[in-house]
Amino acid sequence: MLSKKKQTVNPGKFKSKIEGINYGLLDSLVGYSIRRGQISFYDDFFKAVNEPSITPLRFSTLVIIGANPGLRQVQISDLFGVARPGATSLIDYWEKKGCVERRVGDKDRRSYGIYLTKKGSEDLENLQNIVKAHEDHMTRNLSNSERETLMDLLKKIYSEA
Amino acid sequence: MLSKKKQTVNPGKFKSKIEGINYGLLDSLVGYSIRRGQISFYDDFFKAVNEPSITPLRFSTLVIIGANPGLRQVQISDLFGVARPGATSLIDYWEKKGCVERRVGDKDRRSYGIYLTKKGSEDLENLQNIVKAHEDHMTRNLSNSERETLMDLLKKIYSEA
DNA sequence: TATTGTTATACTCTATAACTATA
DNA sequence: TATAGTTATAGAGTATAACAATA
Repeated sequence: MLSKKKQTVNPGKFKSKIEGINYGLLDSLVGYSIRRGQISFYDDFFKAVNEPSITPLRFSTLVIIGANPGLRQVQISDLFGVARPGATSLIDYWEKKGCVERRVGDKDRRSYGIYLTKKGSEDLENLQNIVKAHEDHMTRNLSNSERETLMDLLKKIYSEA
Repeated sequence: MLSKKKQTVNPGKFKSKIEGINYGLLDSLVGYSIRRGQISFYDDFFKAVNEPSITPLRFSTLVIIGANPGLRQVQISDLFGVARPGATSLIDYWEKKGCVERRVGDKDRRSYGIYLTKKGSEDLENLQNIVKAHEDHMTRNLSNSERETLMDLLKKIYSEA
């Protein structure tokens, strides 16, 4: 197995361009452009959500649980590419906040079905509204058609990777 | 200061789409699309470079040093949004490999100028060729004009963040 | 006093391995 | 035996703080 690969950036400290610096090959790389965009989104996500413990991954987990009631942890692990203990920890986080509950499976008693609680539904609703506003902010210089184009072009990259 | 935010994914394990899963809001978010694209690039970078210790950040560091001879560590720290000890560690990595050298500054003896060695130039040349091939592979389903469009649209996001 | 770089330390995230319980 | 989930452990990466040298 490959060793772990972290992608941390001191939040808010990364500048996509600095005057007087020659970026060499980096400026012509799609990969580096995507990285720049990703860091911008990432930073703004935390500003918008304003709760450092809610990471994009934790947010995505809550969205997926909301959209797929009864999901099992092993599926979350597959979905986001985290090992099983990582899925345990993701669910623990939201369970401690009272947003999700583990229900013992009827058919297979090794696994749980994960469900939103009432509080979870409300929190998710609020979070989704915040994230939608953050999206609007981040794409404020794009027309609707440009936004569609961007998502289509990205799909051409990740859907065949 | 905000706490650290990691963006790790078990390399190669993340799947951008899984059958039978409802992605809910995530499918309509530009931010999640960029994340999917970024993970694809990240995974393929490691496959292409085939040396786990060479991360995209370390590669970018070598590129920037090559394009800006005499760069100081504090500038690398600013450039990539890492704290100063992070810059020390980045330079240590390449110095141990014999690819860069620290030269004591003539004007300001607090700082070093960082320069590629002969080996560093050769390794950088090789790495850049590998990364260019990786880029071609990742964008193989995009025409040249689509590639340009993608980079332009991303720039509209990160240049005003 | 402020800045550059280093070292020591602490913290987060997450993979691996070992375990329990079910199948 | 294989799988779902948990717990314990270890490692990578990087921020903060304290320090030395220089400005």
